[in-house]
Amino acid sequence: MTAASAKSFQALGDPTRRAIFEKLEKGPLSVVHIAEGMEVSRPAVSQHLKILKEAKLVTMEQEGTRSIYRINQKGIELMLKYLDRFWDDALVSFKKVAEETEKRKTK
Amino acid sequence: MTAASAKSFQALGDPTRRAIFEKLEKGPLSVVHIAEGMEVSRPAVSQHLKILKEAKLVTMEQEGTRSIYRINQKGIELMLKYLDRFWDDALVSFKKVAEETEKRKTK
DNA sequence: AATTACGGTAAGTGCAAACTTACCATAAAA
DNA sequence: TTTTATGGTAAGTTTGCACTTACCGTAATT
Repeated sequence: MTAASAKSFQALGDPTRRAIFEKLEKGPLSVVHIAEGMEVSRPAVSQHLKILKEAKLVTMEQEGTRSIYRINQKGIELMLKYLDRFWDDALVSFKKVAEETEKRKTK
Repeated sequence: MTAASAKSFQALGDPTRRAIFEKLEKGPLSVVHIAEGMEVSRPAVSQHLKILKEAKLVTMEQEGTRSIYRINQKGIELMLKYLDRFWDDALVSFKKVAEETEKRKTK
């Protein structure tokens, strides 16, 4: 497989990294701001951010001494495309109809 | 954040589980068939299947002594919905335009 | 009834990876 | 220029988890 999305899935597989990722949903943040209120240390956050960056889930830009991180659409796109391969609209609607039929039977 | 999708991301974060998941893309398979050609033992595959099932990424149905596994759309749906929160069409098209503009400049 | 195929689980092992503390470099403030 | 804020990285520890072997139960063959 060796898909480009592998790193993204591995990255979001960790709960702490998902928490960081979700913190960036509202907008860009510096490292100290991200670490603020989290239950892990600031260096741990730095290490996670490195992994998220390599997974194309965040980008970083320097502003003086501050490192501003924001969500990167690229990684999300990779994951969406991967999942789309397994997504079958027809099957879902078929299952829904089947479930409804089952409900009517048991009533 | 305790989202329903947490287990799904954790499950697909592992490369071996992604390999199993991808094997089921073409259709339902028994455990021995899934394990066939993989570099891990059959019990390992069983353990992974349990996790994938709890993550709503596969379903199982018994056929005699055989356990037939197939892809479950539910888990995929959970992940797609989660990622959609971070997906910003406007931002992507804006970035594309910006990149194109940049290209023209450097030409 | 004996054998074979299938697969779930228990118990134990080993390693990757998520942490910590300590340290250093850089840029902004004082 | 001294101090403070910021954050990356090195080194070491610990712990979770992916794996193995061993075992057992059940259903289909023979």
